[in-house]
Amino acid sequence: MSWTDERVETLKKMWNEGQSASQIAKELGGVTRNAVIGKVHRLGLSNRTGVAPQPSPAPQPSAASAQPSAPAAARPEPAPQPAPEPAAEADEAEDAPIPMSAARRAIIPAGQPLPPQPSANEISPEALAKVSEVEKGAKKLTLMELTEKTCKWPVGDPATDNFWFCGLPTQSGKPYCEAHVGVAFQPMSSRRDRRR
DNA sequence: CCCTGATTCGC
DNA sequence: GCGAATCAGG
Repeated sequence: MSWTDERVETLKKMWNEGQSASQIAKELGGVTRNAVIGKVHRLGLSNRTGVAPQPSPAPQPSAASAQPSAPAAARPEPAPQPAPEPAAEADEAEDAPIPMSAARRAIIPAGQPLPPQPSANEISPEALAKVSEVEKGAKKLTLMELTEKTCKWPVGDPATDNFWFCGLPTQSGKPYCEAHVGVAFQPMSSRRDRRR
């Protein structure tokens, strides 16, 4: 495969969207993430943000052999990550409205204990916010489309057709994506003093 | 171990 | 120009 105009276009688009090289490679097909990264560099868009500050004239001594053991220094300011922070502002108090809408109240088919929905009590508001945001950009996979590398967090009501799995890339061996891991594995707190 | 991007260098 | 191999983090 070669870098046709379209493919480069897709590459640029996805790269600027913040997609990872491997994802882009997967999307394009026929290339590895290395190829993507290599192309990205050749295109000069290694930095995903606007424009590269540039020109610190960094005279590179090209030593023929021998190992460069002196990292000269002067890195052009890296990574201002485009992190649109919806930032929850002055939100009053106590309710932690999980964007689950009317979902829960319906029957939850007690089929198999799928990933536990948090009872949304005292999960960190940040995590919740993150989750709701993530869900907007979720891949909305079906059950069969899940892999070991896709977030298996269920969203919506399984009893309706408005149900799907997050599907975003998991961070490691975890079943969920970063955001959902945050609410899935509650460190345990809050529930420890249940009176009985 | 999984992943990320960065660099090098033979092709 | 291309990208596999490698490097350097998380």
